[in-house]
Amino acid sequence: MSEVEEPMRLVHLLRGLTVELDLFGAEFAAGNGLHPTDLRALIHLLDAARAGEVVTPGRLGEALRLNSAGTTGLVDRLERLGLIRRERDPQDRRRVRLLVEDRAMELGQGFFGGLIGDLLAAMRRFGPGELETAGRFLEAMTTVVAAARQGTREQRGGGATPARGSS
Amino acid sequence: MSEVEEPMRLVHLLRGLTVELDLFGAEFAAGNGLHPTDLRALIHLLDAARAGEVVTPGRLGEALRLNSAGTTGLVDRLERLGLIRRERDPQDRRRVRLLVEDRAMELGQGFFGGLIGDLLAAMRRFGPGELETAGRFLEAMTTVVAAARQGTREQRGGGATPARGSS
DNA sequence: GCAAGTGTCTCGCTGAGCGAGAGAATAATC
DNA sequence: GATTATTCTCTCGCTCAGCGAGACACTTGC
Repeated sequence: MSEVEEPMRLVHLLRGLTVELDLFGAEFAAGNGLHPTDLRALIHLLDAARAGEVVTPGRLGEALRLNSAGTTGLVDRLERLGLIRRERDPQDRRRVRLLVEDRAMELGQGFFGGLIGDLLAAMRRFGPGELETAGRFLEAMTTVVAAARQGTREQRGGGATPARGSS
Repeated sequence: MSEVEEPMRLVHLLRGLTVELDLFGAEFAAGNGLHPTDLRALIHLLDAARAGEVVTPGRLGEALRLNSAGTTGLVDRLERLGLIRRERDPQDRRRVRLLVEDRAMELGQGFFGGLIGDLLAAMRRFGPGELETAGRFLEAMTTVVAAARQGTREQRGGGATPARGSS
């Protein structure tokens, strides 16, 4: 009806989409004996591997907001599942390199690969101009969320927000 | 070449956006002494309240894919935080209605409200036609993910959706 | 009344993640 | 070359979310 409704619908669409993607990931994880955290770790590791970056337990834990103990447990699980392998860094022998096994590649590929294929197929029904618009839109939304994330983090301890708990 | 690259860029944008939204939610949760599950429950409850639907522990647990025991624990936590209230259904006294307290409304409003305002502001920089395109795009992507979710569930020797327990 | 069905909660347990700190290696200073 | 500080990773003990199994309360059908 009014110009106010369409944007609000988009907000709900955005949330709905993230919910679906979350559920998709959660079900994939559960179906493969993984926890959501394990899956996020796997994604991070695969991304890094593709970018040719070296991942250590420290970096992984930082990315996932886990403490060192939790990270060790996570790496143990992934290693036990045969998805990654530990290897001492010969340059700095305090460090441990996390190497992704083929099994993990296949797991990620066979699953997300299918989804990505479907997404690309659906995109083919949009014109180049439309895709460009969608891209700009997604970028704008991502920027807003990222900025809001920064903002609320600063609020905590300064503004009128109660910000309870936290000893 | 750009005809192949642009869609792939969109895929990564989608994932990046969901990651940002997830982190946003997780930080909000942590900042308020909630767990991710608690937050998801709260969103579900607020949605239902706005739609005028009655939520019972059973329905909530089903929506969040939680065990009845886990659901009881979840409801206990939310009640202890003063976010919801239990109330026996006078029609069917086996049932418990989950009533959202004002405090929960404020929590959701004061936080997501701000984000939504920012998102709407950013959308104002797009024309009506562009917003329509973005909406169709989001709908298409959501449909694909939802369909993929169904597909993989069936792959898993599943059969009729268990809806609960089983496995 | 009694039996079957449904909705919620209790009990005991597993395991992810936390805080604290130990251990091993490197880097910096004398 | 030894000593100290720094940087990674891992171990220990603990808390608590969520699971499986089953108890309890209530409703419906006979």
